[in-house]
Amino acid sequence: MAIRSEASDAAEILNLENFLPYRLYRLADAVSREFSRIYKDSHGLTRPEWRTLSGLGQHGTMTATELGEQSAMHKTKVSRAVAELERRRWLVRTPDENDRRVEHLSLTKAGLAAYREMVPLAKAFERDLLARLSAEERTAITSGLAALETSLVPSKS
Amino acid sequence: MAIRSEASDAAEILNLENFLPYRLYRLADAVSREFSRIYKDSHGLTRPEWRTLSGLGQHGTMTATELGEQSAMHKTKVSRAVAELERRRWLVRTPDENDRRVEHLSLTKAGLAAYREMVPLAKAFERDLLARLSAEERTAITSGLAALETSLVPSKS
DNA sequence: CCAAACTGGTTTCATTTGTAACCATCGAAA
DNA sequence: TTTCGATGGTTACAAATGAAACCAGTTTGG
Repeated sequence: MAIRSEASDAAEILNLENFLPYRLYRLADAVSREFSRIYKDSHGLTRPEWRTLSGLGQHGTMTATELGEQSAMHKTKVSRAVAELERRRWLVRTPDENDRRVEHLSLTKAGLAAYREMVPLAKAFERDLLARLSAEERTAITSGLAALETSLVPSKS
Repeated sequence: MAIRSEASDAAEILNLENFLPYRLYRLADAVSREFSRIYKDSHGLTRPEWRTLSGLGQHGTMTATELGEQSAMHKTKVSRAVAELERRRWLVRTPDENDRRVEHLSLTKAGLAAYREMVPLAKAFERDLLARLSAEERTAITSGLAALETSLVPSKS
């Protein structure tokens, strides 16, 4: 048609609501915000702190570098999260015997207790999230995410 | 087995790499980081600024509140993004006739030009992203995301 | 008409983040 | 061995963010 405002000239328009990066981000943001209540409201943890706790709870002992790789955090985030958890006495550092730059991190009893307390809540959260979907939708999101992950998350490729 | 470290006692462990909120966030983060090159490296825009530009490019004229709803941004983000785009002379505000609290925002020629320049790049980015997947994987991610969205993004329900 | 509650939008302040520079240590090569 | 480049980790600084207070202006109910 001849009469059409500049700003809505078809082919040149990007539909933000359908744009994959935007959809992904908005969804992750919403889910993450909801989920953060589990570690933030109850213990005042930040996301990096939660991930650090979670990584150590899962693996027992890790270095800061390993933590960064496992939980996709920049080393400064790891450094700060570790410092805070240490301040809370939720983790301890033990220097490496051979390489004095490296520290092995592990949870204290208190840290482990907090971890153990949150894990069931986290699992319940995920379960409830998925429970709103049909079986097909669940496999769709799972395999769809996996496909995108292998296609672009460095460590997954 | 009897011999197992406290930290790896099966049922109590959360596997972060498979945890949906984490996977979503990491993926969104990776995609978003990649995509940001399009608006950041070329024009030094922030994400809120890009979204504002995108919203106005798509809809022609909007109020700050509408922008916030459409692009899932807190009103402070919108406010700051609008201020910056105005400073660049990429958008103008026109006061509402009836309600003097409201301003209608629209892109200037310069803003529209920038938008038009970036849209094809954005579309190409998305296309390339999806091109790495098989047809089934594409429908999987698309419908999986849609299912999750309707199940929890407020405006979508 | 007027006060109270509400809404659009901005600002302030504290916290979080990213980048880059940095310190110490390590490993390899000269 | 000494030097130089990588590596583990921390710190300093600037920019981005979120929460809450705020300032119009507007509506609602008495």
